[in-house]
Amino acid sequence: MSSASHLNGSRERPAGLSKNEKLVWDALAASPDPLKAYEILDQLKDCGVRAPMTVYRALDGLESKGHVHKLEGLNAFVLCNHEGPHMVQSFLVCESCSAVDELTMIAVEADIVDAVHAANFQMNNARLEIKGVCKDCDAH
Amino acid sequence: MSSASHLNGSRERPAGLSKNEKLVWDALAASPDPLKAYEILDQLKDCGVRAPMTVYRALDGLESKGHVHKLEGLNAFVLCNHEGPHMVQSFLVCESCSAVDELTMIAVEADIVDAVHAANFQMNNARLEIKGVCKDCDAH
DNA sequence: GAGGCTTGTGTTCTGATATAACAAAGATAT
DNA sequence: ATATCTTTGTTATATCAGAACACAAGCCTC
Repeated sequence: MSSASHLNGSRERPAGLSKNEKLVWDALAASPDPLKAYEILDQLKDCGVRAPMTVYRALDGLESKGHVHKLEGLNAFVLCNHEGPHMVQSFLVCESCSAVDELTMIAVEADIVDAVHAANFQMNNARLEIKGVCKDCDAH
Repeated sequence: MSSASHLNGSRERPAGLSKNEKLVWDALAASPDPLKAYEILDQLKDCGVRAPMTVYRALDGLESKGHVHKLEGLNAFVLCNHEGPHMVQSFLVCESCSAVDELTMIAVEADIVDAVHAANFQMNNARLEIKGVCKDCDAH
């Protein structure tokens, strides 16, 4: 019914990415935590990326292809962690160590979709950002 | 099981607010839609509010007292619409008319709390931002 | 292959959002 | 009255995001 796994477990880079999208994807894949746009920019200074625009453009492309999610509450970005498209993206954000897990909650998603539908709302997408303390930090 | 109602139905201003918190609360109460910090600032120019800091401080105070929520996906703020404290704040954001409803989904909240707990995560709070088309806009 | 189209890229500049740091005024308690 | 706490005022700066324009490479069509 629910499962959590660390983002970024070394994964295959998807096909069909442009040069800059590959660079940004690799930067995100190499980080255990979500990265901010300007953090990505810093990391890619070596690769010749100089301007924020370059990073934001690549992030836009990756987001539109479903490979990346933005955590609005952190102004940060993470690789997408699941297979097919979901209506609800759910994230566990640890306020202690900053780690972020993407959580899959099939049953809850269905309930949300139902409740939203009952309110006569045509849902396009949803994002659930959960803040708290992860199990590692909770055990001190 | 679920209910939606327009935010901002003319409501009583809570007690215990500072002067600037009252000003910001009134501005939010007067708006059908969420307001950005700088929009609030513009509205309060007449009242002698000149600096962003003033607005952000008041918003912080109101948030910490539970009277206001921030919609991170919009960088905007709305009055809190429900009674007691909830673990999950849910918002219906219309991408067509920008209206925002705060939705109460007791059953779904309980499921979320359970699923998060099952992942050994100590949850402090959660925010569900649902984007789509509201019933008014859906009917063209 | 000349011209037109699209896509990706590079660069500069500007806009939008948010906070740090310090000063001063007002309230409250002892 | 004076020490302390909260709130407010002000300036300056940090952070996040996108507009606008130019250029180059690939790919059509004719």
